[in-house]
Amino acid sequence: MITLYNTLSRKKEEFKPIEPNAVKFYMCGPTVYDFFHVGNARSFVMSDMIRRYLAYRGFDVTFAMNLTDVEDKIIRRANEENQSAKEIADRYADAFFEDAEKLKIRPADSNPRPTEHMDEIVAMIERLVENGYAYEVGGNVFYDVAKFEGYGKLSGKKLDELEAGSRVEVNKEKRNPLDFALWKKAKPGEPKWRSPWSEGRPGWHIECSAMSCARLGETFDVHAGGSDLIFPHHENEIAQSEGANGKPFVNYWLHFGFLNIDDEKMSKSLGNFFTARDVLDNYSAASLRFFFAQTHYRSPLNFSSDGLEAARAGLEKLRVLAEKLKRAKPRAGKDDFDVETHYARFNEACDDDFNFPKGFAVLFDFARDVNRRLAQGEPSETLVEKAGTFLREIAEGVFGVVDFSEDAAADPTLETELIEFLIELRAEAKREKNYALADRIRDGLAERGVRIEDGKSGVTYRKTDA
RNA sequence: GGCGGCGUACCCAAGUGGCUAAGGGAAAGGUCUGCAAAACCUUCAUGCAUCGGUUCGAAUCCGAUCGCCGCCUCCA
Repeated sequence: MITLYNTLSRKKEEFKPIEPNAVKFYMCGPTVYDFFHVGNARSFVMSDMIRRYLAYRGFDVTFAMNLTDVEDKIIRRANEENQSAKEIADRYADAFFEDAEKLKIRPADSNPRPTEHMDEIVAMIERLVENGYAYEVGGNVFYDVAKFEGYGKLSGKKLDELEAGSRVEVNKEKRNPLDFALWKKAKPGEPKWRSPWSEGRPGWHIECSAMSCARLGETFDVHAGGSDLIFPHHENEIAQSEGANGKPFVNYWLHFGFLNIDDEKMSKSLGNFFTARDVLDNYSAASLRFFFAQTHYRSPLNFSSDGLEAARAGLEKLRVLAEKLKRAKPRAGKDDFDVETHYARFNEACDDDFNFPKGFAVLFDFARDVNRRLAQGEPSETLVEKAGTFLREIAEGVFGVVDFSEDAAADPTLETELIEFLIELRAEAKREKNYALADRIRDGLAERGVRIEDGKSGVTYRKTDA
């Protein structure tokens, strides 16, 4: 049984998707006006791991992640750089896919964009107007929050308290300061689309309601995003979708904790951020993913080079084990290796609200178990096969921190041939007790990112990870 | 002001009523090695911010205190 913490109920619930073996999963993606930062990356990676875990547990997951390509920040950026909004959006959408691929985030089943769903967006606003949840003023359309009974149910806020606490907003068109824009009339030079009210563009919140509905249905299973989206974004999505469709919107809401720097939230507005691509220049995707997964997805996580360094070092154990298993020359036969217990412990850990830190603990216990057996001599065929499958399914398949398919030995290139040649030379030097030369070869390769290791059954090498 | 969360070893971090408080990093000793590296073995919190309380039993529940953070405004 999988349980997960549902922001809507504020407690762990048993996970029961609408269709027993299928999960419809929507993740709030980026607004494409800049490169995304490592804080964004944390959410994207964690949603990726959750999606992978659900698939590993046998669910047929349909994963949709929007790219917001119409928004004020894009327009502002376009004006700053003297480009069209479309050019900006296209450029950073491309950058998003590049970075996501580098982070080993599996491509979504769909990446809907508002510019491609204008008809659905306009239609949903029309339904909200018809149903009495929205009103038009001078070409703008606003959601009338007072009309929606459940407003505040996700964020735990009460309408009157919100009003009391809200900053004074200078917009006389709104009936209530908390009303939010569904449709914005275009100012001269702004991108615009046709609608019954004016030529303009959708407000930020409506796209997720319209597009999730288009891709996953009026009611779907999981909706995820960063904690800062709980209010107002997700609260507003509920008001829109349920106001328009008259049905429950989402059954389970998942929210990711923030990535902090010096215990403060990393954010663009605070300026204390690193872009994911900059971090990926110095650390591998695997290190970053492990760094993220070591902390529960709902907890805050402090970003630091020490932490990344520790993650990098810790991952070595798994990567080395993967190499050993790949190159093992097993003897025929069986042994008493009990991989089932490892699976059971792993599943039990992660079924509990995606407790990946605990899942990793199981993975390291597994690694110790296997390493201990490998150290005893020739491993059996069953050990190599079962352990390899486990590592491939968990470390590569669920977590994406080990690359099993990457096999340098199977694809000789000039580079690997040269490395192997140098290893031969070193072996020769060692036989002649010319250790100075042997060490020089080893050190020279190490400087270039290739580490040589003398094992019992011969010399192995591997490329050191960032 | 309203609402929510957090404080576990040198660092990161799981554990939310009951075996000896996971796991990773760092550190120390050992096996192996020409020397290393990796791997393996061993050591590393009588204690979980502080003080009270409930209980046969609490890091875990309750109360108070101290410290930190987030949302309420664009933000993953």
